[in-house]
Amino acid sequence: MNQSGMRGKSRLHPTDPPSLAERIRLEMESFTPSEKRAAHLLLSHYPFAGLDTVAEFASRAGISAPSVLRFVTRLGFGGFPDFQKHLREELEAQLLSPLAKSGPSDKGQGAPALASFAEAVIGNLKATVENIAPAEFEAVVALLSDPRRHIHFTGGRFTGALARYAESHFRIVRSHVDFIEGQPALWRDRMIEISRKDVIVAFDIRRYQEDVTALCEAASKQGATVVLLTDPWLSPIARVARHVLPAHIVAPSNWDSSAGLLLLTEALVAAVTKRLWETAKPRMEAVERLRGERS
Amino acid sequence: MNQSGMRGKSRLHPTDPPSLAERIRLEMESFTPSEKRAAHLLLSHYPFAGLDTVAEFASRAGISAPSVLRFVTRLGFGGFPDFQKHLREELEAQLLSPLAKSGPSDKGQGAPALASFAEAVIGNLKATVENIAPAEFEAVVALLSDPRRHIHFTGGRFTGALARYAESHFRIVRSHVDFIEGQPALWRDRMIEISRKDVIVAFDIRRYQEDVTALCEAASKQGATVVLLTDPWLSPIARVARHVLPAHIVAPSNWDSSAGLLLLTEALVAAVTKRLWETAKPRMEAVERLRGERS
DNA sequence: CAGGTTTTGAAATTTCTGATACAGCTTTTC
DNA sequence: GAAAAGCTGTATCAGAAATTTCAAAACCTG
Repeated sequence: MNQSGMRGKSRLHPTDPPSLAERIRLEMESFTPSEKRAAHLLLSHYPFAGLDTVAEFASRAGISAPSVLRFVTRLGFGGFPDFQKHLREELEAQLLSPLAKSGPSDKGQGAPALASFAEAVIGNLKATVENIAPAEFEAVVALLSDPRRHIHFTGGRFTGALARYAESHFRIVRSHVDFIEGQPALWRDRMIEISRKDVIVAFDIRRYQEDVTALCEAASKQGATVVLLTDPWLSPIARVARHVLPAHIVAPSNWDSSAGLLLLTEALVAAVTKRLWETAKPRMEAVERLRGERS
Repeated sequence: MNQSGMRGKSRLHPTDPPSLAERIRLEMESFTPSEKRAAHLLLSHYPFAGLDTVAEFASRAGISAPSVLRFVTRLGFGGFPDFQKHLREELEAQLLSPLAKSGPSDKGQGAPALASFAEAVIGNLKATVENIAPAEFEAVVALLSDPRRHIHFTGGRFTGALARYAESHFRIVRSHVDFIEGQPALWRDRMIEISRKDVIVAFDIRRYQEDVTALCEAASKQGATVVLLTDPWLSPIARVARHVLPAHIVAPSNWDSSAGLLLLTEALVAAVTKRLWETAKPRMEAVERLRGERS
């Protein structure tokens, strides 16, 4: 009857994913008539039917509330809330399983892998563009085009490279541009120079990095304006950020894709370069000249 | 910014499918501090965090129950159950459609700069994928998946950031991975360690940088295998490269776009991670663990 | 077809959740 | 720097939800 051992939430072994639906299907035979009605309702709208109230569920299944309770008890749950919690967790685990799979199932052929990956990335880019508030983008462009402001770029473990990419471009387009390492030890003393005139452009996506957040919070406290490029779930930096540009990052990979962030970065570079063209042009030419001389 | 008219549940215009998450993101600015905490919790575990009880939600967000209630009221819901019902319906609708992406929100207007730039970038990605020989891609994946080889990433002024991006991922997936600065002074002495077992992955596009070329030529002379990610006009490094992956880079900007290179990089990371999964997984988990301990 | 067993639902009960009033605190404004 | 406005948490309450009780109904079984 009751296998009292599986109470609570703590069943997240990756080796233990027999969906509840599957179990119900197997045990279907042994159910009483009204239990079968409950089971069928649940399976036909799995798992959402189970997320309603007992009364609602009972009514939709055409049975009484106690029958529903007996049904979930029979499945081994301590009660209806316990049952719902299980459904939610199962749904969540299934919906956003970043790793947990990728077994040696299908051997990847090169071209399809690349093509499908590209397709996903392109989807991300489209979604990213559609979800950016034009005013927000424009505001950031204006901010970064203000020659009186100092611009600092920073980022996390992976996104730091994007910050560097941005910095290496903006450094040529305009002055007062630099890159700040994420580690607190490396910026603690530079923080005294950060003031109301400064702009921090932070890159931070999933597995948000605490040191980057700390940097932005410190800078914000000093009155600096924070611009954040992040994922749709928003880094905690968003709390102190004046402008937020979210990019979609989910790709068929064990890693997130930063292509959307790069797109935004390059679009910002292009827009700011255009806006500051009068001053940017001679700077770019100067850089070009210096390159030539060096070699 | 009053949305006084949208009380209650009846906002289901078919032309109006902006996920609640989207709306929260837009209104984030106008939230009070504790509302922001609620918003962040919800977005970071969207939408599951909202399916719990008020008390649970409040506790997880670090705020009080009434603040949570005020939050959902502010979003225009009649109460917490109403709010949950909306989340469930949204989730169900989203889950039932295979991939509810590319929302036909509003196209055309918006930031024309951003949109047209994105269009160009997307075009680049498609062209890039089409012009990559599958065998070439596969060969590179195989090369980078060979645990006996040492992998060195390098790049130029701008593309160096991409090389770093690649390095920071591969470093986790496998061992014997590093980054080499482009300046000759910085690699001259390291060159003695480069041998037949080594792989150099170089990023180099237009305005090809001589020091990177020099590095690759030196490495090649020592017997190392050179992989090149470049533009369609091929960096001079191509002469010594064993494998070449060209990406389209032209964008409506004064600068070239590196999105194609990033796409290839991420696709390589994904493919190699998959191929080395047995050894990569424990490495990724170890990194994850270390991150957790640090904080 | 009676006796016993199982299944079921109405109603009573209990538990817990969502909602509200109010007071303390913080921030803003003049 | 004081007053006002806004935010937030504690305490409390009302009500709904889950659960239990219990007797009627259905179903076997011999």
